[in-house]
Amino acid sequence: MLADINGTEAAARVADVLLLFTDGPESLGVSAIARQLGLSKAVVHRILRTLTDRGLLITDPVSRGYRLGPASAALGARALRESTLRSAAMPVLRELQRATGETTTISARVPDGRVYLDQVESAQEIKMTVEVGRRFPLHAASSSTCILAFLPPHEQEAVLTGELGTLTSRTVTDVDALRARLAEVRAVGYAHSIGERQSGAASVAAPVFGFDGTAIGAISVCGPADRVDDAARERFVPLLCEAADRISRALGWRGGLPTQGDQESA
Amino acid sequence: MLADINGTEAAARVADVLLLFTDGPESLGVSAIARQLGLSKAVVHRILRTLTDRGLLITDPVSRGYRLGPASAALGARALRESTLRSAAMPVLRELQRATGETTTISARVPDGRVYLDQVESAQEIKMTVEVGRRFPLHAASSSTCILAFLPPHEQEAVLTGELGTLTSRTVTDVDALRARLAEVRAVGYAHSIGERQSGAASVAAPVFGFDGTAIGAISVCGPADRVDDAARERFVPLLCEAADRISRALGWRGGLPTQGDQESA
DNA sequence: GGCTTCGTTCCGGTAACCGGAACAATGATT
DNA sequence: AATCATTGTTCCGGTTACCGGAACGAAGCC
Repeated sequence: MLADINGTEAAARVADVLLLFTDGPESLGVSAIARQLGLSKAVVHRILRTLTDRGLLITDPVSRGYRLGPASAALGARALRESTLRSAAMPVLRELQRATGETTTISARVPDGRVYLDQVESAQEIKMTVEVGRRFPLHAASSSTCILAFLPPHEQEAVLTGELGTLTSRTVTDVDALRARLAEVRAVGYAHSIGERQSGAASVAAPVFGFDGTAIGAISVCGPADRVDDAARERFVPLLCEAADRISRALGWRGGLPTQGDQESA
Repeated sequence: MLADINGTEAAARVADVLLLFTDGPESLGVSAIARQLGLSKAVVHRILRTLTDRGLLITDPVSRGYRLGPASAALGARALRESTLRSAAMPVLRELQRATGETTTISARVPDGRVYLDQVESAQEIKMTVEVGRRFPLHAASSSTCILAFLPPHEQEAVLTGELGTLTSRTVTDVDALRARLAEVRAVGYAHSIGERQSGAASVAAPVFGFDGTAIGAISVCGPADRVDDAARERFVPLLCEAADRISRALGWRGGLPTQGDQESA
């Protein structure tokens, strides 16, 4: 009935089942998945069987549930290796880590959120690390707001009118406050946050643009809140913005305006 | 007709399309995929659209095809982080690399082959590196034969009676020769090869067993053939076998026989 | 030991999907 | 430059493969 709107429903279900494993716990059971996706247990069961057969999932004997399998790892290893965003960012992030002394991260926009693609960990004994590969919403934390601020208007609205869940006590859940904040991020070109996603953590982030000028991700410098204070952030911002700019340009971004006159028409 | 034998065909198609990206080139088009999987272009097109919508694939403007997307990277990052095989192997591989001076690798068995999950690169200037995340057949190279040799009989037969493609001029494609070789691998507990998968490369590998005693992967020490010669291999083998053994035990393997009396019944 | 919840299987009705064909657009070939 | 081949995409009707409610045995919880 609401069929071919974008591909096929059957395929969408399969994708959704798989992607559930990037959000939640390591191990999921048939019933839990069926509940979350609003599907019958029978359907979910069949899909899980197929994915297990192909090695994308494995059955976990101890938790009696399903987990990501070797084929998923293979797929992702390949995707990570070929990710132009990650490859362009990593050398820059290493420099940025050395210059700031704090952990640096690269996030990519995905449908309904963003994920950390990788990080360069601080060498200090007390440091912050992030969960690579887990999906986070776009309305909280610096990397997220950075991406959100530079999204095309309709995508931005979709997020703003959606549910603004609370991650910590400092998460901004008021739509108007969030709008004001996004305007500010757009004005200054970077975002900062303290303990919005994770208590005790602070970070500054700047957006990374694809060749067509859309925000495809963000890089951040992050660490314990008592070390990453106002003074530290002030020091980080120029380094951060320059780094983000270099990555964007490495991805073909020309600076600000939508690409045109790109083709060799002369 | 040949329906629910193992899950659903629709889901299988989706998985197959995705997995095609772990074997072949970075970018694939609708027609190429349809040809390889024996599907109509329309079907493939719909699946690709859905997967793109979910971020698992992205359309590549330059190659005018589809590539793995950020959601795949996220999925894989998570899978890699949670891979008990990889986590158990990496510290041991680092030691093994230091002890041997050559690149060490960890492979996992997947349906229809194996993939490199990760590697610890040699510090030497001339070194060998492998393609992490790409699927390779089970009948050639040391890591592959290692896994194959310790597979349950019926799975082994499935591979032996399947197509034994040629990767290099030194690939063993004769079934009887291969059988003899597998017997030898089982006898000594490790495998070695010279230039079977990649010309100029040599390696020794040992199997890793899961908690139930089945071969779930293999580790290897590999390098340029002129450096990894008979003498070097002789030096590597004991280190290699001990390392593999430690990894297997970390995964719950008790040694040789199928687990029984595992439960705390006393 | 009763109760719930789990994963799994069965089966028929149906609607969602498949595939052939047609389309426009791109790039190769002569 | 014109043709040809191949690509990605869309359309639409027939039918097949799938969906889902229900029932099953098993496992854990109280």
